[in-house]
Amino acid sequence: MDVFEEFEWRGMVSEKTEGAREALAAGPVTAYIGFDPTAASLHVGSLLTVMGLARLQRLGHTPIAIVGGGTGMIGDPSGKSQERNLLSAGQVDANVLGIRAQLERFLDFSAAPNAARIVNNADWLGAIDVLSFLRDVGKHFTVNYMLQKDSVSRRIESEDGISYTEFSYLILQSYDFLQLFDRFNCTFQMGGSDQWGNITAGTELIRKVRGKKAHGLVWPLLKTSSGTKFGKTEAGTVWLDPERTSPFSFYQFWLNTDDRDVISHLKLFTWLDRETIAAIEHTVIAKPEAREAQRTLAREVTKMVHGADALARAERGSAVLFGGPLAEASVEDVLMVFADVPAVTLPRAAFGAGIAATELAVTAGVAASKGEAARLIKQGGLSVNDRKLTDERGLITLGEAFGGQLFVIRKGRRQTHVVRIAD
RNA sequence: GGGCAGGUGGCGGAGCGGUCAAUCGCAACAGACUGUAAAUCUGUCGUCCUAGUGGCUACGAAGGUUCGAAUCCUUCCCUGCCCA
Repeated sequence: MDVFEEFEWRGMVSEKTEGAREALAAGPVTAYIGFDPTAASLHVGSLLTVMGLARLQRLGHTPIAIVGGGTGMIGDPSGKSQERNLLSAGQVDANVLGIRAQLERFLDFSAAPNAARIVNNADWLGAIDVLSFLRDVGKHFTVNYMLQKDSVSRRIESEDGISYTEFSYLILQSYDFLQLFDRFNCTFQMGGSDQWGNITAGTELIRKVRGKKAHGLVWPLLKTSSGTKFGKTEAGTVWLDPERTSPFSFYQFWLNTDDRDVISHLKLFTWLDRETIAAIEHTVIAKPEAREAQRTLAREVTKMVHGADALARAERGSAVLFGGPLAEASVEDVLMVFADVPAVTLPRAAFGAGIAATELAVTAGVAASKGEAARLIKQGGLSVNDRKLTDERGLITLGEAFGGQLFVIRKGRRQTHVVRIAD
């Protein structure tokens, strides 16, 4: 199966340049995608992008990941409604390192003919001087052309406007493409659909200054069926870094996928083939409550990102915390998963003659403030060791600790935190 | 540089001297219903406590007027539009 066909059935083609399919079919190409170093970790949204490169490599092409140390200093206006705060050079450098480390888990950097490569565009953007840039690159873009780009025009129409800095982003990214073309014969660029304008500007530049044809392909931006942003939970962004988002929470995120999205997510985020996914699709229709598809999705992605061991622990934690009434689990079970689930340890002294339920909820991390905790209790949304709390001013005593050493605090149905008492 | 219009809670957007912790919509959270799903309905949605006609913080920033300011005045910062 060629790359294009693969991308197409997975739902990763929203727009493409004329002849992109043929160019990919004609033989191995070198393709690139850029990563924005706005944080030191990638998140589940960028996972799609990572998968794009990884799939490409598996099918014989050569992937290049650009970590935008140079462009990250500027800020891409695409898909952004507001001007962004600039990151300091130090922050960008640190973020580039973090992202680089993560990418190394998904791409093969030693595969014989088509080893992946990571480059930092600060290497050339940091070296070029303003006059050369304006003469050699800027000259090829009319402002008229730039104004027509969606990312630019939307911002110009908005109340916030756009700074010259972000306006220039388009040219910088085009220059990246040209550099990669010159250095590595890179003729293909991919990305989310918000990158379309930046990508076509790059192919234009290559055509103008090198007289060569380069191509691009973009996939649709991910939105959930319920219309919310993909990749967010109550706790915020779902990161790939286990320090920021635990494998348990990561697993839970995927497990909670909407029925309507789960098949498309299986196609986008896993390596499962057509037949397997088709079979899973039947289970969604026949037995949606079994959530076979969600389970498979969570399992596959967690394993890919965090490894088999972390997956096993996440599943074990899920089984203990969501498997049924607490009474059916043992203290040993909970202690065993303690390190893997959202949990805190409190000294025995902190309880005294009893600790306020609201305070315990805040300490455990289930509520952001005591006010919120009180609200939750009032609404019947908080329970300790399966006992639903009813008094927002009530106390929790050591006497009711599970097995004398644990409190399992639930908020709603999807969130469970563990508090362990330490001597 | 000049003129005009703006800057309000995660976002959008009311309010234009007291009754404003701030209408409303979206997002979010909880309850009911369920399948750790969706939809729907209901409730909540700055924060602290000794829980009250309570305290503190908050309507771009800093000052001022006033018994009292998101609302008025001054200066500053930022944005858009028009003129130069």
